[in-house]
Amino acid sequence: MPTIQEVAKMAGVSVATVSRVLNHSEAVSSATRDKVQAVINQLNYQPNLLGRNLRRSETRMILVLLQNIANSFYSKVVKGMEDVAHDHDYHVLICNTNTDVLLENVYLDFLKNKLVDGVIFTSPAMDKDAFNQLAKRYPVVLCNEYKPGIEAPVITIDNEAAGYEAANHLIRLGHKKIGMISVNAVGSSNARIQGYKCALTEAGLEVNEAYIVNQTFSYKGGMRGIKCLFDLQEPPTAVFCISDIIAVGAIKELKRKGLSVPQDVAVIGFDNNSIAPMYEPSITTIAQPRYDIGRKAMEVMLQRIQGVGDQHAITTMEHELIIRHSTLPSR
Amino acid sequence: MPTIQEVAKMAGVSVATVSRVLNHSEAVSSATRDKVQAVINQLNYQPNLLGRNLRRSETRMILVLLQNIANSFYSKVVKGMEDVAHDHDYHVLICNTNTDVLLENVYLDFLKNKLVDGVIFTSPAMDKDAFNQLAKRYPVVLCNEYKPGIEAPVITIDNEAAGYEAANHLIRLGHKKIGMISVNAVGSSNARIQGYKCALTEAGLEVNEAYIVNQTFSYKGGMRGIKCLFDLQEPPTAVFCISDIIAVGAIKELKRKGLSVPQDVAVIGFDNNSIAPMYEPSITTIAQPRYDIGRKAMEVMLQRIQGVGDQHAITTMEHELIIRHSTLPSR
DNA sequence: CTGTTAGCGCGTTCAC
DNA sequence: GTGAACGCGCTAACAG
Repeated sequence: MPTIQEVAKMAGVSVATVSRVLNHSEAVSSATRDKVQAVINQLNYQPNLLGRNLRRSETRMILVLLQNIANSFYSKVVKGMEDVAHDHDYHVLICNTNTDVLLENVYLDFLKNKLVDGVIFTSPAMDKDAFNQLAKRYPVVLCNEYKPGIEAPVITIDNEAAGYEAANHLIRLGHKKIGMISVNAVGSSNARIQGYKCALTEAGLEVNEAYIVNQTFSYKGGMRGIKCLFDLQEPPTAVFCISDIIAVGAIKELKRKGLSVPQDVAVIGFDNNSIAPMYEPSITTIAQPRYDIGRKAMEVMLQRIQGVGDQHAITTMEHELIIRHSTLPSR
Repeated sequence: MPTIQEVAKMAGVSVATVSRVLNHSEAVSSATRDKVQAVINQLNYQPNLLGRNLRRSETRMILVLLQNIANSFYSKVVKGMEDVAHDHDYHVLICNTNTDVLLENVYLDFLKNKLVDGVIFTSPAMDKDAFNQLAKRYPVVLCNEYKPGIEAPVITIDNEAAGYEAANHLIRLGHKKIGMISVNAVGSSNARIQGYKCALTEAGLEVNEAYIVNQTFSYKGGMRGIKCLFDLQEPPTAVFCISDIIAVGAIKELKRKGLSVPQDVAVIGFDNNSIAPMYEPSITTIAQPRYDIGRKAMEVMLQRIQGVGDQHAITTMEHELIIRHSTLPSR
């Protein structure tokens, strides 16, 4: 493991000159540059970035906190982040929080201890106040999840409009009894419920709170949601699920009950997860511009680090209704 | 951002004493410890780990390289790694390589530049020689993927036995024409094909190379695989897919052709992906002990870092056949 | 039990 | 265009 000292000695120059070559400084003659570079190649020298990072007090590393890497939704979001980061000589690190506040705090220590230059949250486990406290002192961006009162840059879609659009799609198909399977823990769920209620009201349909059931963010949550809804005296003829995974569980359970989708019950999901077109039937859903969300989040983060731009801006990205077979008109 | 100097000054002690308190050294009187701790709390001091890491020349960070975080298979593997790492005061970082050699090399620089203490590969993009070269100089472990000639610790299941078991399951169900959809790029595929051939031969069935088609590791790969197999004069009555995702594509395409699963064609997948029980029909598959694979990989890594244990050992984990509805006997 | 000293490997003035 | 000297923040060896 050669050090910069050894390179300098072997090249017959000072460490400063080696450093200049390493950092592509203009102020070095091409002759010495070649000489130094030759030694670097010969020794297969790799600069120790711990030294550099300490000296510069920056790491050019951005940490992305995911609740669970298995959530394929974030795959393309992260890709967008990476592409922007790499364009600016930054790197992306990913860590799992498992929705565990303790674990989240462990990773936040990376930020506080200067091991990373910024953190992009997807779904903070900590409460709003703690989050704001953190955002005040460190570069922090919230990606794709929004709670009112957040004082940090936020990238999100208009969840209320998206919820409205989803419900409206079902209404236009002629449905009058429309259920909803939501998740309390998801910050955007309230906005989506709001949009759903708005669409119903606007169409002259009454909002039945019993039609809105809260479940876990999972396949099984979808199954249980259907069980709840179909225990009602008048079950819905259409169901808006807050995620495609939940929609899958819902459809599975409907089939188990001998009901067919979309003929007996229409189902719409959310996110345009990769499973949505694959499932049988393929699932109507709201697509989020995942890659662009990731790009934007990283752009905002890099601005945040440089201290430019509005530090509390909410960036709203466009969503899109994608109609597939789980909501085809029944006639 | 207070430094250790300021803490020392304000507490009226030397930086060494502060360092001792920070590192829970016994050799500190409880009086001064309390005094120092009070200042630390008051200043909300967070040690700069860049300094510590440089000094100790270790980071206690392990980098896990994934081709794609969307592959939910690795979610539990990573969980296993994390649990072991945390027990030993190590941390896990995840990076995406997108099967890109260039990107992989960028992340390997983290290792060469001392930013992480070790790297666990899941599926190296580089060739075998480059991998061995790397493994010779740095702590490297290969998790869940194996190529012959690898000179590094490897954690894997017995893919040949698993392939044998999958094929044998179909044979016992009475199938005689058994197709296979494989993926060239997956290192373990050859072993699985070997097991498949072995089972057929043992059952007195002839191995028909046209029944083994190579596809991409994806849903669409499964669809295309079925198209290939059913272009044959005598299509198979059962198909062994090298992954559950491929099995999903296969089933989808079979249904499109008006064939029903498992009545007309039986399908078996691999990995016990979360989609396997969710799909319609639920998918028979080979389960790998993902969590334990992750744990073991990290244990081996930590040994590797300490220079103990066999540095070229292959650890074989147990797999399990899980029978679901995609291969139920047709009668 | 505590302080002094000396680096870890590197980047950066400031001379020359 | 190049080198000497200093310090980033921290830990470890040695005194006392």
